Amino acid sequence: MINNQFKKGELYSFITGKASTAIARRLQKNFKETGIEITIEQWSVLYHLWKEDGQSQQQLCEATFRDKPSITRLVDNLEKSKLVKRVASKNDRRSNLIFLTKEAKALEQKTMDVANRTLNEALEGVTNGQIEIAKEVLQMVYDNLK
Amino acid sequence: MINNQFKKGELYSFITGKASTAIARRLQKNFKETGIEITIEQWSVLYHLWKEDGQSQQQLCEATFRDKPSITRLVDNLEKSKLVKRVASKNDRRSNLIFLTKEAKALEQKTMDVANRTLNEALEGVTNGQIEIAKEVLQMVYDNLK
DNA sequence: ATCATATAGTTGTTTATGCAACTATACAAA
DNA sequence: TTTGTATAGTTGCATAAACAACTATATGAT
Repeated sequence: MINNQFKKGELYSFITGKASTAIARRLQKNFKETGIEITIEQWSVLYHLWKEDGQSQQQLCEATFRDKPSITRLVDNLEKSKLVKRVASKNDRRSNLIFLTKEAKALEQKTMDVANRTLNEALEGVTNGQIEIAKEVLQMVYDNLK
Repeated sequence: MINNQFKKGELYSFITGKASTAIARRLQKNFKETGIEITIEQWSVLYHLWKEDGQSQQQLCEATFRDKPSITRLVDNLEKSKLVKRVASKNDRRSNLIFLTKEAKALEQKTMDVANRTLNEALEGVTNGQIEIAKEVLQMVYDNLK
């Protein structure tokens, strides 16, 4: 019986992810107020493309922890918004490489500023030591289940 | 500049809630394998009704951290599945009180067992001290943003 | 009693997720 | 080469979330 003193009332918030839901809503609100017209899901894809442009959809699946249909449709919508382009891979004709447009590149700094600000709002009053431990726990949970 | 040593690479997981996504997926999978035919969102509503039956939709909004349209449709689907009934309130005719059916009452213990098992899978190798701190941090984040 | 406002719930629209089924291409073994 | 299998991506369907606009009822001020 692992962690058997973990009480039910506490269980609920862990499972339902109220904290990350709250962060996501606030980030979306802050994007909107800053005039940034993307969803946080689209932002999470752009985030990985800013780190490395020209990734395949499969790579984006792994990076964003989403399945293939989700990425297909996020890329569809990002393409409609002129933020990315699909380019067929020359090595492997099954594969699309996704490239940022100029418009998307211009968004990077602005959105990262908003994201950092949002995180500061979220973590106000939390010590760095606490954050480190919370981060470790979330990583362990992810590793246990992924 | 609060928490200014909080690095970008770490930011991403916090915002995207990969850990709670992983827990939610695993719980859904465990429900399915146990023959429990509800979504985790429906379960989160039932969870609060098991604690107190006959709550209004508005109360369920606050309890589950969802907006009114989300609860309207979750209750719609729970009603279709014969798990709850809407009953018009006698005191306030604007308000619906939501009551569990026998079928839903029979689900409580089985789903709570699966949820506890899922949480044990998620938290394997995490100490109770770490869990306590993570829980505090998530609560503070929620309180900062809600 | 009347009127303004607040509250409870519903509906429509867009975006996203999860799952299964599908197409097309690559690759490896015979 | 052929054949079987794995991989990359798409499509269809059901469920859910976010937001705005809406209806109906309640409440408080005059």
